[in-house]
Amino acid sequence: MPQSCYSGMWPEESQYHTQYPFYEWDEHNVYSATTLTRPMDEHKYVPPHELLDFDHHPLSAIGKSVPYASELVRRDTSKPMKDWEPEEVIQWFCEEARNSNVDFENIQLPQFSNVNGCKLQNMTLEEFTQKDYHYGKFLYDAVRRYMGREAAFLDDNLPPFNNLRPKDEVIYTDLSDSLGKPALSVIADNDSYNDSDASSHEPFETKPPVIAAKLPGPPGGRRPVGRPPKPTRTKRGNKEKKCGRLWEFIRDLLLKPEYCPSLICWENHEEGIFRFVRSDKVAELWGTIKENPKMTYEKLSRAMRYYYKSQVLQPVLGRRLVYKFGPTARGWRTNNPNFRDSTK
DNA sequence: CTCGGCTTTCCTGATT
DNA sequence: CAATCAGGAAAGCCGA
Repeated sequence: MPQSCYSGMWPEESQYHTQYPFYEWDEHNVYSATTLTRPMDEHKYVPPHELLDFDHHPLSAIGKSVPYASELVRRDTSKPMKDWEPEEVIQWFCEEARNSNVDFENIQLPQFSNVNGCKLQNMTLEEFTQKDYHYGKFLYDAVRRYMGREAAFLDDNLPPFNNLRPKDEVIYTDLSDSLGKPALSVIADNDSYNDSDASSHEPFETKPPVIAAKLPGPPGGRRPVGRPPKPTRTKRGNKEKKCGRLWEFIRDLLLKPEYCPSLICWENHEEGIFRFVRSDKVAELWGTIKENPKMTYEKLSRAMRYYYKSQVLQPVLGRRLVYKFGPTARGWRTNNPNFRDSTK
């Protein structure tokens, strides 16, 4: 399931259920708050600065006052679109608008006040443009894209790791040279799923277990610092082909709807800020590519931090799991298929 | 073979 | 408390 880019925390006082204002359209077509009690897993609280710009909240756009920070509610991103309530549709519109650099204040949000997810999915392009002449097409396309991603992607219905080709077959291309073409397409693309070629690779899980070399260790009992030799050392003559660098792998994950935004997502595509959604899974993927089952996020993140020096990445202070592409990183500022409308 | 770039591994300490 | 972040240190891998 596609997930939001936002992580949120419940207020400290939340126990198992919480009460908070829930925004609904009433019979007078007024978007107002009613207090509902919901299990805490259903909706997640998120501070407004992570949800939407406080000064540019959708409620402001339709002449409503923006609720107090702690009252804002995060859209439940695991919910199928067909089950969305109208306010979730509105919120999602705003997220889509922001991701595409469209000012949602220009979108005719009130026109969609009674449109729930089910209705949204059944609306034709004409119906969209009737409601919003300028942005109807944009919204229609966004809905189609989302539906496509939903259909193609159920959580943990990720391309199985054993379908990831060993690193000698992963060839990264420079995206700046191949406009908008996801470099990771060699991974998990249709042709690598079902063909006989894919089966010719030893599934990752069935490889013989790596037996960790028991290192002698120093007198103190501590293991020596440094990288232990690979148990299965490659012969000099049998060189492995080049595999992409870590940041390129990360960049390419961000371009694949199979992984973005479920495993990693853009926080701000314009600025190149992204966040690990499932850091463990990303590390696992990286480990698969590097044929290193011991890869962890801890180790991956160390490598990420080394990029600060070379300006491939820049630190985002105070944000966990958040990084930003630096001036040396290339290819991320592309026509991202996850966010860009082809008509744009 | 050497060297440098890029990790990988481990660790300590701080922060969330 | 568990995760995560920040870096230092050291070693492996690999291409030039």
